Amino acid sequence: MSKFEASNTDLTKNQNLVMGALSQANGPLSAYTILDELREHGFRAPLQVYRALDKLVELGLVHRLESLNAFVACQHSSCGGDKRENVLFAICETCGKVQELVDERLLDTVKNLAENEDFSLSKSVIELRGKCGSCQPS
Amino acid sequence: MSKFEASNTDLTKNQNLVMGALSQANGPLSAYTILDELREHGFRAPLQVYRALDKLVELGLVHRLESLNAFVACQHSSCGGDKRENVLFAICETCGKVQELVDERLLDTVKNLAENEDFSLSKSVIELRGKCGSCQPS
DNA sequence: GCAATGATGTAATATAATAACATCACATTT
DNA sequence: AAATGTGATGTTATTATATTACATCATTGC
Ligand SMILES: [Zn+2]
Ligand SMILES: [Zn+2]
Ligand SMILES: [Zn+2]
Ligand SMILES: [Zn+2]
Repeated sequence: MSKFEASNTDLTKNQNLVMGALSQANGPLSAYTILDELREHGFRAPLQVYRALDKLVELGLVHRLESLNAFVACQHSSCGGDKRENVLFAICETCGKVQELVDERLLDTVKNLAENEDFSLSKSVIELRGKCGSCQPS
Repeated sequence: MSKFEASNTDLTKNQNLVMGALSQANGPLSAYTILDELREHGFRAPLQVYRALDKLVELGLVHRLESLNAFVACQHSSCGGDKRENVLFAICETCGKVQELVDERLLDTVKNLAENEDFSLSKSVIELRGKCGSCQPS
C-alpha cells in the first residue's frame, strides 16, 4: 500500500485531488499545472492548490523542489514532516524525472559541517542537477 | 582587493551598478529589491537587473539562492563559473545573513553518491537553513 | 439552535521572470 | 566618411509563481 493510499482517508477532498495528480505524474508539477489538471474537478483558483500543497508538504506526502518551483510526491515511507533533513533529490535536466534519495553519510557530513560552523540546522535543501542513468550516452 | 574591485573594469555600467548593490548589502537581495535601489541611477525595468545578474552569475561574482529567489555576492575568490559544484550556503532564518562555504568532504560525498546512483552531476544546489551563531540562544 | 472550528470559494494583488522589439555605442571594414 | 556588425541598453507587455483579504460552508460540541 502506498503512502498516498494509507493516508487517503485522512485527507480532505482537495488534498486528495492534489495528491492524486502528483501521484499519477511521472515527475514534478508546478502549482499552476496542478490547477489546470484539476479544473475539470472544480478547481478555480491557485489558492485551492496552494492550501492543499501546504498541508501535504507538512504531512511529508509531498516535497517542494526549491530549484524548480515545483512539487513532487514523496517516494518513501519515512518522510514524516516537512523538515527534509534526511532526503535529497537528483533532478534530471534532460527528462525532468526526479529521484528522492536518502544517504546517511551525506546527512552526517552536513550535520558535521553545520556543527563546525556553529550553525543550528533546521532543514537541508539538497538538489542535484544533471543527467539520470537513462539519459546518459551509453 | 576584492573580487568585485578586481573585475570592476571588465564590467559594463549596469553590471557594475548591480554588483555594487549586492556588495554593499549584508545579505541576499531579490532582483526587484535591486531594481528599486537602482532606480535613482536610472534603472526602470526588471530586465536591466536580470541581464546584469545573468552575466555576474556566469562570471561567478554572484550566486543565486534557489530557496530564496534571491542573489548574493560571492564571498570567495575561487568561484570561476556558475556551476556551483563546490560551494554551499548556510542561510540564517532569523537574521537573513548568508554564509558561503566550501567543504571538500561534503563535495566528495555528493560526488560519490551521484556516481553510485548512476547520476551524471552537473551542479549541486545545497542550501542549509537554520540559525547562525549570532542568532542562537547563548 | 448556536457558537467554534476547519475547509472551501473567490477576487484581487504581490512578487519573480521572460519575450519581443527598438535603439544606442563602438569597433571593423570598405 | 559610410556601411556593417556586435554587444549593451531601453521599453512595453506578458507570463509564471505565490499570497492577502474576505466571504461562505460543513462539522462538531454545547
Ligand atoms: Zn519523502
Ligand atoms: Zn533523465
Ligand atoms: Zn562564490
Ligand atoms: Zn542569524
